[in-house]
Amino acid sequence: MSLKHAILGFLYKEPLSGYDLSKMFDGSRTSYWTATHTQIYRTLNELNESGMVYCWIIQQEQSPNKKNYHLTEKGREELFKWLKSDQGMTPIKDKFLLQMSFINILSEQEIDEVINNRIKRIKNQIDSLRCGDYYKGLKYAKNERERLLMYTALEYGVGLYEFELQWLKSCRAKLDNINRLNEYNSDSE
Amino acid sequence: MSLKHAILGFLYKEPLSGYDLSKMFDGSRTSYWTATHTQIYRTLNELNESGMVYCWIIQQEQSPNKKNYHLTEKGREELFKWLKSDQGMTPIKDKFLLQMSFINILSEQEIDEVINNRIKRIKNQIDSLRCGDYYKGLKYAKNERERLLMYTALEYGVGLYEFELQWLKSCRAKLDNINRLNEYNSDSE
DNA sequence: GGACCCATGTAAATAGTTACATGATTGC
DNA sequence: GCAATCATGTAACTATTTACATGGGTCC
Repeated sequence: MSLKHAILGFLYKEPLSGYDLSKMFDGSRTSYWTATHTQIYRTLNELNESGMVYCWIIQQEQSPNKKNYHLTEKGREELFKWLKSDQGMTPIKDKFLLQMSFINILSEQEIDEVINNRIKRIKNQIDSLRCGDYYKGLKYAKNERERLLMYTALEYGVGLYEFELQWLKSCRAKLDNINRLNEYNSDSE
Repeated sequence: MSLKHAILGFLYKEPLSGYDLSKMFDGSRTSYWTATHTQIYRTLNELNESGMVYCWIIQQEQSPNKKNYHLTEKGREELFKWLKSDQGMTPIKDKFLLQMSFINILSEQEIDEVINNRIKRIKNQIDSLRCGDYYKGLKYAKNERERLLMYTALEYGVGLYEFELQWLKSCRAKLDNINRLNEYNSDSE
């Protein structure tokens, strides 16, 4: 189960609470895994029971008390084992691509609308990744190699969306060509 | 739930059995969604109960009897509604990318091994997509537009893996540079 | 006064995987 | 004889989402 290892990964650098972790996995930070707080609190309990992490409670006055989770030696070993293991290919699962594979049964105008809406969304996504806090974490890198690897991981996200944008644009252009040819043919009849 | 709509999408073109559908979703055909036969048989029952599909049993002598599922008018409407709807952004979930975001804590040699193994895998993936039955379905396209859209959907898969391959190679090259610089510095001390 | 952040959790439903079960046919 | 393909299904488990629940602090 990947969520367990993802949590171990985040806890390696610093102790975190369930609440902290739930922000890591909310999708806005492109951590390449997602989870809700419900799942995180339960998984932390499971990790605790199996001796991978331990926690202590931090008393706070301004906000509710929090549980700070730390890696144990066993957890650290498990993390290293997982990092060296082969993850295989994760199959692509994407609602929009699924939609695109059946889109042919819609009309030209409807297809155009679906594609144009997606282009807008992807552009937004790229913008909000490039600006904002996306590259903020790089400051905390301890050395050149860590900085490079953090940067590379982030660039995968941007690069992927840029690839999809190009793919969408080329798809739209090709459809336009077909539509124009069809119009020309029906005009000359 | 996307699986329901994916099934409706496949049934639009032709009636299929649960067994046929399970082959569509087994990952080898890059349909951008996956499911096991267990899930498909259950979902077909649910679609049947909600009046989206109906089925009749085909008696066969050489092989077991099969249930052929057809779209109802209600199912067809639901499919069209879904095709025009906004699917939002599906968050990226990928075990290897997750691994890469924590890889820094391994040694140079270990990182190199993980990346090289992945490069081999991706190359294999691209080869098996380019050859084989990947583009076989194109023959059954009814017109130019359908052929183009089928081709475009397939090209997304190949393009995505090619992007990952370039990304991995550039990552490896940058790491090599850092390692060589470090060696040079420690030699000259 | 209302919304949002902090911080934890439970209950219930849905989605997805793995293992078990059957039984004939075809190919090596 | 053994594995693979065809074809359907159930049982049990694991993973994930959605809704419910609490309660103080801060900001507008």
